[in-house]
Amino acid sequence: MTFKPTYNLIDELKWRGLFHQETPGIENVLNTEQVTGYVGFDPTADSLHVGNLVPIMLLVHLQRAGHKPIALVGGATGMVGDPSGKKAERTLLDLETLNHNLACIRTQLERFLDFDGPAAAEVVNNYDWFKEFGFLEFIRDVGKHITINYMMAKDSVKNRIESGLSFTEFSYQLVQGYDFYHLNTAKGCKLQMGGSDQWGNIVTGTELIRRKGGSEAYAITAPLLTKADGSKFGKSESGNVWLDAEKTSPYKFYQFWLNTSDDEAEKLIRIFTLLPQPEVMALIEAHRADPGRRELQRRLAEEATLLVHGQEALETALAASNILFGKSTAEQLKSLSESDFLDIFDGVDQSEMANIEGVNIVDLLTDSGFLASKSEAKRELKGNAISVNKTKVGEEYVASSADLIQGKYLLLQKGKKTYYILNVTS
RNA sequence: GGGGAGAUACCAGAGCGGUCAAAUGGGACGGACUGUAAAUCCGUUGCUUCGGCUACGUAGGUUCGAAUCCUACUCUCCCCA
Repeated sequence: MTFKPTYNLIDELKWRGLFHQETPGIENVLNTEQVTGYVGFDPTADSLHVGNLVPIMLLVHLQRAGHKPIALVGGATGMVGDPSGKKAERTLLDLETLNHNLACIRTQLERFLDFDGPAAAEVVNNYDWFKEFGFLEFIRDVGKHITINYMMAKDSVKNRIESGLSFTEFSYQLVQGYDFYHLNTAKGCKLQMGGSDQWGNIVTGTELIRRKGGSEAYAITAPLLTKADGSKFGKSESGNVWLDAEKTSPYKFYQFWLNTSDDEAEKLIRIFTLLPQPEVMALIEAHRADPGRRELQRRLAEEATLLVHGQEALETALAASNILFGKSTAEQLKSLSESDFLDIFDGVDQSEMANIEGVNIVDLLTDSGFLASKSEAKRELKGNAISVNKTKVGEEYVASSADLIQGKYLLLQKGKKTYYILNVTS
């Protein structure tokens, strides 16, 4: 039977800026047969974050090109710890945390792939084939094929020789390499993809497959993303940007993308959306002509939020952004229904207070837990930073129940971007 | 093992007996401008019942008064062996 991919995966990855390195021959294989390829995900937290979206996109493109994607969650590798890019030995996760993380990540991954049809995706856990694998068996069957010299030559190991590296992390590449071998023999998987920091680990896998006599095996890596200033991609002021709506609300997620710089947005829209090339190019051109409209950032934020959180969440995020940053007034705020209000401010920090009638603004800010001390409250008030229900207030402001939205809420704000909701219970 | 240098606010780094809640730079936060940007400019950056209070590695001591002097301890760095 003949196979024809929907499109040339390598070309697609290249123009999107998702291509860093490949092993020779993969392009030809991708164009002539349906390839099963995998990407591994570490269960280091109970949610993936935007940085993990890069390898996810690799799988998505693989599938869209007509190939079979496998997402591997690292139940076994997560117990060992990948030394790549790490300066120091990691602490091991306990089993309970690990299992919890695995389950969460698995659910998240399932959202991005199609599990039906001729290119149906699969999610696997490497713990399944490692749990019965004994140590002696492993060092005889796997360790014998790879030399220490070979393993020591990897950057991930070399960089740690000075500062120290446990045997556990040293052997990580063998464990990951064996994953590839296992998938290769059990599922005919010929391709492993990942960030460029995974190159060494992936190649250990292809080497192992070659020596143990599996079928041919290939690698493709994507460049590691950094911001223009060299800092790590995927962090906002408030920390990691997670894919879990509980940890990073769709609104904050949308805002993360909207706030990207012009240069960055040009890069990111290729990587994190599935918009076709002509449309992307047209958007970039339009944006350069009139950067002030931030059409590019808007579109990027919309597409990324849609991809990760879906239509409904996107609409709420848009509505919230409009209210928060548009020229909305206290009147408009008060006219919101309670459920709209709560939807829009979903994810905004909040606390409860019993009674606010006659409470001075300084006490309000500190007692609510919004600001840490009265000195800070006074400072910010003096700096003209504090608003109540979108209206700037000074130190003389005293709260009254007439200010409450829907008789229950007070919207506190420091600066333009920091909001806090006071839920008045009495 | 011997000798030397040091430990100050988020970070770097001045201060070396009172005028030090501590220069300066960076960061962070706020304001103006703008595109919810960048750059720029301005302000703020321990707590407080606004009387004060607690802070310069830790514990003591000298002094009217200590970040500053003395003692011990802990830690860091450098040189020699």
